[in-house]
Amino acid sequence: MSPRPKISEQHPHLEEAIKETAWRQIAENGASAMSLRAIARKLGITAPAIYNYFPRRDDLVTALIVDAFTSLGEAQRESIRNLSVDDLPARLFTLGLAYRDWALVYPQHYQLIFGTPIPGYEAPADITVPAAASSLIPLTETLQAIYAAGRLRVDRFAEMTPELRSMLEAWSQFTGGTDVEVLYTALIIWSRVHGLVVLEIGNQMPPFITDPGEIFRREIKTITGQLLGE
Amino acid sequence: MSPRPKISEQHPHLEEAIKETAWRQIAENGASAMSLRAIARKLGITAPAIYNYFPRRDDLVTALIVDAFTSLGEAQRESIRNLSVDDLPARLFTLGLAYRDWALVYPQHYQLIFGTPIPGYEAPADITVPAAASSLIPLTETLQAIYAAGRLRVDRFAEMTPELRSMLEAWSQFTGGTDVEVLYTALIIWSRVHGLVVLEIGNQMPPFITDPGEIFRREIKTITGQLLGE
DNA sequence: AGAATAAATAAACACTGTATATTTATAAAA
DNA sequence: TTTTATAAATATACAGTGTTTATTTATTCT
Repeated sequence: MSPRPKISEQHPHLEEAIKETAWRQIAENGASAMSLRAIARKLGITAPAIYNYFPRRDDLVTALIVDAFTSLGEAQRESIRNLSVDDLPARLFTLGLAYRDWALVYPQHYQLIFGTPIPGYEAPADITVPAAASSLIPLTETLQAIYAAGRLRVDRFAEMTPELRSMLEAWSQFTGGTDVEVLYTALIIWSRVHGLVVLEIGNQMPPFITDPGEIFRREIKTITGQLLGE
Repeated sequence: MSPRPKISEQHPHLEEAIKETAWRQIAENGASAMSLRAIARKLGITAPAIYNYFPRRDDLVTALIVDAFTSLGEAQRESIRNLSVDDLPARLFTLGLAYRDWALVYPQHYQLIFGTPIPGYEAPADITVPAAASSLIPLTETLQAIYAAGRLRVDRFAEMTPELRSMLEAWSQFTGGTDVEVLYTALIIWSRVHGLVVLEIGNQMPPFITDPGEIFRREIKTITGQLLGE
């Protein structure tokens, strides 16, 4: 094969094709089995060719992570698209359900985002954190609406220390208007939901929990009940 | 070097030495950097020699995981050793603090247990699940004492579906007497605490959260408040 | 037309886990 | 005490990994 094939013989959108093949590999054999050489084999090119598009393997992984966050964010937005904007409890509950559903449909994506399945890979926070934040925008917006309606029972939380408040205020200023109570609540809801999902995806639930969905649904009902009153 | 060294030239407790060296490597370079060949180099032996003690790399990893769970369980028990057996809220709160403290002291252990840092490794549930369960015994026992004292506010949870109840009852029967409410509460507390710890260890907290301990302490205060009444 | 660029290949390096065959110190049996 | 069996190590090899370097050549720019 000649060192540089004619355009007609090239892959049309090689960068996209590389990512697609990577996802296919990850879906089939797990995130840790992703390998540049295997991707290259599948595409009929050599491994170093990938370096033209992703200077290091980690750059490919980061691109995949950003794509995954985008997918998660779209799933979140889509889940509440047909719900009344006024039925805030339903929107909150649905977002919770949709979060787990997405994780169950794409467990490898979830592991790639939140686990550390790629040896030696360390996510560049300046890229992944904004991606993560934007995937949680539907949750934040819903909570902001609940808060604006005076229906967020922040009194159900323990008291806030001044240190915590000042951290949240800096964050609030950065987001441009989202209230500190909303930011804290979003973070807590996310971490609670994340905790259950991580245990389920990671097969770490007690073996008697044959349907982890039961645990999950009760927990998000408890959360909405706690935060919205009864 | 002769194929089999004299006893005097052998490592005295090679199996232990292998695990120790593995931990050192994991602590220094992360769990994914653990390698049989590197361990062997450090110990002055060849890689296949390790196979006499751990038939596969995964068996070594599993042994490390069991050790880590043991360490976590000991830290949990130790944290409440000097606390009054009657001050149940303090015991519950302290267990939560100690859980995070352990994870921060041994982040690599935590990743090894709950992440998927070793390429291709899949934990054998029949070994790791009991180990995990035993590390949570102090939490379960404390909750059982709270429940026995009639102070566990299970009414703060959403209603339990019959399906959930029957799953928990099977589990309860297996543990031999731990109440279904206690098992559920232990699982939920664990998952909530786990969710926050995983985000902190994994560097996935929003960048404005400069002290995740503030979030953590408020959350476990909220949890104890929710479950013990005010 | 000629030079510069960019996209690929080929070959090599230093790793990895693991399988196989071989060696030999030690332990057990005759 | 001699022989045999076992067990613990080595040596070697295989297929795989990410990455670097030098090289080639189709395409594009001047």
